[in-house]
Amino acid sequence: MTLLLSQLDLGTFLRIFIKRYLFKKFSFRILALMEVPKNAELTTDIDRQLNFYQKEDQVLLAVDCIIFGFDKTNLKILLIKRNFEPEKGKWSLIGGFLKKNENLDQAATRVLNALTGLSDIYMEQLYTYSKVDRDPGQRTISVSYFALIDVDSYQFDGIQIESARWFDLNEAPNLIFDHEEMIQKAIARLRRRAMTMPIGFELLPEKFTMRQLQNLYESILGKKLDKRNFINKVNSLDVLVKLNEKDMTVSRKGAYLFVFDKEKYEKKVTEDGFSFKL
Amino acid sequence: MTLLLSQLDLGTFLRIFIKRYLFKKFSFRILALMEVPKNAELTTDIDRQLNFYQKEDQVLLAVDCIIFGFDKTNLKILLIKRNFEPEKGKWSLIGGFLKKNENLDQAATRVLNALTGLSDIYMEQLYTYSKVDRDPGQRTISVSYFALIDVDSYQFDGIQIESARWFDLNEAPNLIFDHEEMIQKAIARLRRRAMTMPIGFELLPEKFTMRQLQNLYESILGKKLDKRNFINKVNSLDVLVKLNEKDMTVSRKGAYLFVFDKEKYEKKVTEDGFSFKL
DNA sequence: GCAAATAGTGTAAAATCGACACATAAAATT
DNA sequence: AATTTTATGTGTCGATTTTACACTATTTGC
Repeated sequence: MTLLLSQLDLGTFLRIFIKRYLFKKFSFRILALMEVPKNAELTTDIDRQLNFYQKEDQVLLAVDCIIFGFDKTNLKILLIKRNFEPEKGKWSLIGGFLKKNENLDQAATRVLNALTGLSDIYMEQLYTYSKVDRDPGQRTISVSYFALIDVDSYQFDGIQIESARWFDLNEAPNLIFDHEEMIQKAIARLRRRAMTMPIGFELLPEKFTMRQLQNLYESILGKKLDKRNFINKVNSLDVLVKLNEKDMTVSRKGAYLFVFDKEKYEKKVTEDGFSFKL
Repeated sequence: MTLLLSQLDLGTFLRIFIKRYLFKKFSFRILALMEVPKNAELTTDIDRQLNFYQKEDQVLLAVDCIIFGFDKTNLKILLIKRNFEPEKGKWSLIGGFLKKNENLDQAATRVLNALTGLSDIYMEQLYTYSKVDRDPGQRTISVSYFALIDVDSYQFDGIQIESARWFDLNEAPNLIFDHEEMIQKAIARLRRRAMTMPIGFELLPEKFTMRQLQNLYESILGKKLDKRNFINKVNSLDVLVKLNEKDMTVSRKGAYLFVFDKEKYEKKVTEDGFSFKL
């Protein structure tokens, strides 16, 4: 136990000690404070150099993840029942707060991993929501991310959270805050991306049938597609490999399985300026 | 001068006193500190009730505006020379900090207005930048916005800032922080938007010639377009009105002026599901 | 009145899109 | 063993959209 004595003003104090507080095993308890006029001279020049923006407001920064999944038939979204205030017990997107020593992508990855156990997931930043009263708890700005996972690749053991559930897009419950708005924007982005980038494969198992791929696109776009036109188009892109293997679970005849050839795709992009368009 | 005595740990202390520090006339000087193990119990319940997310880190939130302009020939970007630390004297985007009582759109509008005097400007949120060390001054997260204005509609009186300047896109100076990355992303967004939304007109004066419109699109896309194909396409959209008035400043023959019929456009969108595509 | 400079105009070939129907393979049933 | 069932797999043609391309018209300055 150490006793420190200081004449620094609060701003300076924070800047100097906050890192120790965050990264070391010890924190500090304040034993004595002196209130002084705020416009009093800063005591040190070091102060100026350490902190330029001292008079600005700070806010909490959250990340919220819109997690899309595909169960070989329908596009789904993963929601949780909040087990903390405010709005405890209501359905919500999976979220968390940005920490000092990470960037937003890392925060989103961490939050998703903490709640699903999954890593190496496709994620993309979407939009930042900042309505003054969006969170009744405290002024919070939230950055939304969307994530794509194959529902079947991860079995819910209920280990991570007992209150998480997949919902069909149109039967999702009412959500807290502005989370429904976030989902709408995420769907729009997903639609655009699916047409111009090979991200659909993130939602499918490694091996998939043409029918599954078409179902996926129909779910994403919310409309039926013509089977032959779809297959012709996909084939013309020339980034799938047809396996000598059939999925016999759905039809008597069986359907050939395909895999997405990511290396071939990337080679085409860099060498031929190829761009994925469906 | 008041003397306070407290047993709060640092986290609690911050939450309770930071508002006074920020909003009132007084600040505090710390006279004595005690270092204690970090996992020590919180002292008050009041604490919990005051703030749901009390253990979370707060950050500064900035907005940075990528302001595009068009001088009837070239696409330009507005930059300022910073007159404050850090990086004083270097070129930078126009930016500022989010305040407690406004949302991000309002902050962006305020910042742009403060520095150019312009209001009613097309703005759109782009992306949020959060690298831990992006701003050496302090942990700052920045939300970028892009704005579109007609260079000629606003004469720089040098009133607002003497150090602001329009730069051609490819002759912009080195910028601070991650501002160049922001600009690259903004250009990409502008290209996409220009092809699918009638935002190009924000960059032109109310009356413009076909050639100016084509020059604008060529600047945005960074490539030459075929004159006849361009005009045919624009005409097929049927949202411009040809005036009985010519711009005689460029050619001997003179070129007819056009205006964008916003009402017609919006009517087509809502009534016929029309979508602008160039 | 002639030179200069930019405006303005149409067509044909190529590529892409969208609609559309039937034979096939294998399992399940009889 | 024959039949029924069910989803798979495959190609063409017309419509639409995109691209390439060249000459005349108008007015001012000389």
